[in-house]
Amino acid sequence: MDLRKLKHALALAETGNYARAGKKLFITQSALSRSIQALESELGMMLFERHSNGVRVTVAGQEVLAGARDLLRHANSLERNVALMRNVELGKLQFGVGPVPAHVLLPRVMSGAAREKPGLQVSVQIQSAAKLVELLRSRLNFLLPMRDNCLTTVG
Amino acid sequence: MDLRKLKHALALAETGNYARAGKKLFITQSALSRSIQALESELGMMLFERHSNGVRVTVAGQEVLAGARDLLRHANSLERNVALMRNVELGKLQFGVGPVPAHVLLPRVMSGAAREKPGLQVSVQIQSAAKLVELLRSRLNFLLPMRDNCLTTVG
DNA sequence: CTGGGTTACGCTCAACGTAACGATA
DNA sequence: TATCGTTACGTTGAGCGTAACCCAG
Repeated sequence: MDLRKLKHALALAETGNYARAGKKLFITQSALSRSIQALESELGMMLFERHSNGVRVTVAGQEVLAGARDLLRHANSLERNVALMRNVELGKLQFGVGPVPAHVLLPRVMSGAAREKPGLQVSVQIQSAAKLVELLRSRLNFLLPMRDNCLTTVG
Repeated sequence: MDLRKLKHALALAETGNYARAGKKLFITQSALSRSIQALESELGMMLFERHSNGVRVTVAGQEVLAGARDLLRHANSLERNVALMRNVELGKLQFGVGPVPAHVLLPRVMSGAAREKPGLQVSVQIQSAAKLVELLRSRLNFLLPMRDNCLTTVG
């Protein structure tokens, strides 16, 4: 059961017509026909009644397609979250910094971040160098530059 | 973004090792490696840190994989519902019947259904033949046999 | 003849297995 | 050397387009 075939079925249900649904999906009516057949075969049930003037969703199909709509919404939401995380507009940014640079840099950095990236959760670990290298392995995105080791791993 | 690749990533996250994850997925470690690379490329972010003794999920990867887990749960739920509907153990069964056979047959039919298929929602339309044929087009699974037309469409 | 769904045929590319490779302990 | 992950190479099958086909109005 893959998402593409479910999208195909939803488009067909919306239009009630293979040719129009195919247009929306940027595939031919023929390819869509086989895709729907494959889905129905895989699920072991007919989702559409074929008539001379188009198709109609079956009773069972209505239930399945309702679930498919939910699932695709869920998938789209995940994709959007990934896109947002990629742009560091959303998500959790966790980094570490030593005591001295923290005192100098943090006020500017944090206020700037809060202004420009309101969707970003920022959390800072102020620790010794040894502790920070340890933390970097497990839950930090990067370290601000410190005296002896200058790590800049972007997460 | 297809469900197969997400399953692959989750298996890898669980085992922390390509070979073991591949075993669980019934593919080779090589195929899994390329699948993960393709997913990371598609999402535009690294999900795993590669080390000499295996892999670890990145900070971003933890967020993505949490969403993937939800999504796959949702997909499995949909598949289970389809399987149940196929066996008429769950779902809504809607059928119509004329007044006379209703009086004779319904008591036996309904009590039998309630006993053997407790997960099944049954609803009956008792109507004239003309009304029932009309309803059959829109929301009934089948009609019980009537005087002149004997329709037995299983939904 | 037109507008709808299906079937036949051939192509392409994503996914795979095998095997060679590179790196690290 | 043993155990990781990656890369090279060839094969297979799902998915597609084109075109022929079938049926109803």
